[in-house]
Amino acid sequence: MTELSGQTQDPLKAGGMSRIQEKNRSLILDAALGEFSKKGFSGATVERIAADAGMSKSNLLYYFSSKEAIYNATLAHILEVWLAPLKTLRPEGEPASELAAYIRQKIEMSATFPEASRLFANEVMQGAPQILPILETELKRLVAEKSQVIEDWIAAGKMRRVDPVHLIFTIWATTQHYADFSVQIRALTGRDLSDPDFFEETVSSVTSLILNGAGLVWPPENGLAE
Amino acid sequence: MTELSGQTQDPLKAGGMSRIQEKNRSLILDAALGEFSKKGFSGATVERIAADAGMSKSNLLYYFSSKEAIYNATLAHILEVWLAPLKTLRPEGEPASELAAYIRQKIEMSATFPEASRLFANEVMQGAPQILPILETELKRLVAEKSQVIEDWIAAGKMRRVDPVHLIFTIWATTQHYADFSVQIRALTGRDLSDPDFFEETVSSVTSLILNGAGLVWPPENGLAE
DNA sequence: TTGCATCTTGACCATTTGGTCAAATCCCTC
DNA sequence: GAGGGATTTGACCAAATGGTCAAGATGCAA
Repeated sequence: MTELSGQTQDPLKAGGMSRIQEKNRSLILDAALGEFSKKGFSGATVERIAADAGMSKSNLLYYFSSKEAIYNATLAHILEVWLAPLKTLRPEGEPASELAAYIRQKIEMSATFPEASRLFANEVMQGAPQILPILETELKRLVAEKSQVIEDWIAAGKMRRVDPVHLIFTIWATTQHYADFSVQIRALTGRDLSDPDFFEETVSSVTSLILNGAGLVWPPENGLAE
Repeated sequence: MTELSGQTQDPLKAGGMSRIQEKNRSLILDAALGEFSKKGFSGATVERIAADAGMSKSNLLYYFSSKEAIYNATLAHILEVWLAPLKTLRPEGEPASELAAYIRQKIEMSATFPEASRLFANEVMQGAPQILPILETELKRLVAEKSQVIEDWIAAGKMRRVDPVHLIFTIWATTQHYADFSVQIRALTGRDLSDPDFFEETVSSVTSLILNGAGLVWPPENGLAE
């Protein structure tokens, strides 16, 4: 296992790709996400990924030079999407609506891409062998930036004094929990985020807990104030 | 992989065990926890567990009949400890202090047994192949019982109306997050729960967010009331 | 000390699995 | 439609790994 941050693992990813290449790489990445998220890196087999993608193992290895390369590509493929919601926190917005929107987005991600969440969780739990450099640079920068936004809201008296980093961790933890532990949640409640009612119930419960926890008014009063 | 709920995987676990058996089984379980939590079921190797436990692979397989048996024993060994804190929620207590104590206990567990947390998370994320029956019976019963406790507090006007199950999920998610994602947390903050200051900071942040989120007064006012 | 059960191990085996390679086959350009 | 590169695959290989087994070492009771 080596790094993934820098250039592309396998060449010709970005630039010129024949239709067939494009299609096959995409099929492989989809299959790989399923496999890796279900079995973890070690538990996944190249053979099964290839079968899921509808091709021979040899052919898969024509597109990606090794199992690790597939894994890294899958991770990279997800990562941006997975971290995107945090970027949408707007300093000009009101904390309540901004945080509520962020939480909803995160839960939507958990509902729509639970495999991505599990893959990410798996990677981090194993010590983040591939993405540690990214966590330490890009993500750290992003968290610092958004912490400052929250800090400013606090300084402006718009919300209770809470540690911004722990607030972010709490949001990550709760929202991702519904994807990562969906089996447990289904065992306990009989439902999960794929059920629209349960989805809304979850958004509502988590949002109200965290926003009220941060000293914000939620749900917003009838609205016509100010 | 078969079930684990019922009897002991390997015989002679409970009753008569020679000193040497007792010692070796314990060494094995310790080593297994380390390995399984670090690499997952598939990634762990019997050879390495044996080495960590200071014995030959053959000898390990004299004590546990298979890799799966070690895994199940490890899981069983942890499970009770891991779920114990929830049992301590006392209906007679005040919601604020009861929940605060529960949260602290859970974070203490995350600090003291992070491997257990990760092993559990791993198992559940892979679909809980071994412990699903336990989740569906024992844990479900326990959660229902404690949800009722919270429900009663709400009915008694002692706390805001929140969905008890989601409240429990939120507590699990946040507290376990600090163990399962400790690498990410270290990457972002430079610290983790093994740092006493960070530990207290975490307890304080999480408790205050969740308790205030539940409409409770936290930290408690000077105290001498009522 | 002796005899027996417990304990321990190295040698060995079958299977799984990541990866290579040379031989096809497909697809596109000229 | 011929030539050549891109694509695809089965055969094959070496390493890793879970598990077996027979033989030897060790501990313990009488």
